[in-house]
Amino acid sequence: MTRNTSRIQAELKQKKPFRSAAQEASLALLRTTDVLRRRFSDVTAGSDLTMQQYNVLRILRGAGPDGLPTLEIGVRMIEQAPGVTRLLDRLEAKQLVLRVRCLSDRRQVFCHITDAGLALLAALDGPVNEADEAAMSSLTKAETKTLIELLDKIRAAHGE
Amino acid sequence: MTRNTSRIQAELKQKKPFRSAAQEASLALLRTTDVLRRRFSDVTAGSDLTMQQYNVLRILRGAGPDGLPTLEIGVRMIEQAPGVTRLLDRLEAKQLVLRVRCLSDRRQVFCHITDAGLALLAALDGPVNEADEAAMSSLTKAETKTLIELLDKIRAAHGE
DNA sequence: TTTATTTACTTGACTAATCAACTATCGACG
DNA sequence: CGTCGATAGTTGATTAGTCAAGTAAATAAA
Repeated sequence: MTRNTSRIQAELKQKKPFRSAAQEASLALLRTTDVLRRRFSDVTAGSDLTMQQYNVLRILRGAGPDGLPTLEIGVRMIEQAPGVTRLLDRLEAKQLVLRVRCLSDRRQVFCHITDAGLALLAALDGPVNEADEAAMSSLTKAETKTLIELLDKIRAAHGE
Repeated sequence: MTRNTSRIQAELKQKKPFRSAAQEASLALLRTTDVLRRRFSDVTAGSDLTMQQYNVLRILRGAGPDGLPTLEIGVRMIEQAPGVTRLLDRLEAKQLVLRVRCLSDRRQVFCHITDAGLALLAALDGPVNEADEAAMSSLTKAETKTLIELLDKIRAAHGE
């Protein structure tokens, strides 16, 4: 009834079976995401952006003209990055974002996306959408929904 | 019938709903793996190893006393890393691996895990196992199986 | 038997991530 | 008001990852 050799086992050329389904699932998760990460990176790299830089620009576009304080960007990122400041340094150097110190609370620095940043994002919207669709193209709509639910359940158990 | 606000949307404080289920699934995958990666990293960091370094040691332990040529390690890694050489440099500096040039084909360098490496892995086996189990603790056995199948399906569509 | 071609790494230059320590500002309390 | 603690962000030092070019050995071709 149970499979004797798993797909990921073959991929990684492992001789021994997994100790547990949990282990296999963990590895499958890391491995699958790595594959997709490379696909997504290829798309953003076409515009000389890392995935993280692209993510920051998306967040700032979503935030609208008011912008967001530096650390608030950090908590909204898909993949948490401790070096938000330096990420923004690079985006500012490319003139894709603008930073303004907040007057009412001079500790905060509000970050805004520039028109050049918006233009860059606009050019990437199509390809990124296609990459998202391509990533899940082998799953039915119901399967995609199931996947989302399972992943939500995992994150819920890990605090947020 | 459909949810109006998704879990991940709330996590990332997004106002707009996702364009598609595929987009939501892609983000959930990246986000969930990021959460788990940090958990796993904490475990290996306790022994001053990055996840990748730990992965290399695991591969070499699995390969047995014959060891493996450098680039073969690369293809077996969960997360592909172009800098296998440098990764091995660091592990060799820590005396956790040993490299020997192959006599029959002098281009190849065979890598072996040392006794110190094996001891380090042995100490990590328990905690790593626990982390794997903890990662999937919120899923039933059937759900874990389903997750593995869905992820396998995704990778299959992307050429392994 | 030279001469490509391919394979298996290695190296150098550069970019990015990480951690800890530091500065500046705000809010609350005595 | 002064200062204590918390918050917001930056900076420096170190480590790690990435990409392109280079070397050396094996294999195939002329």
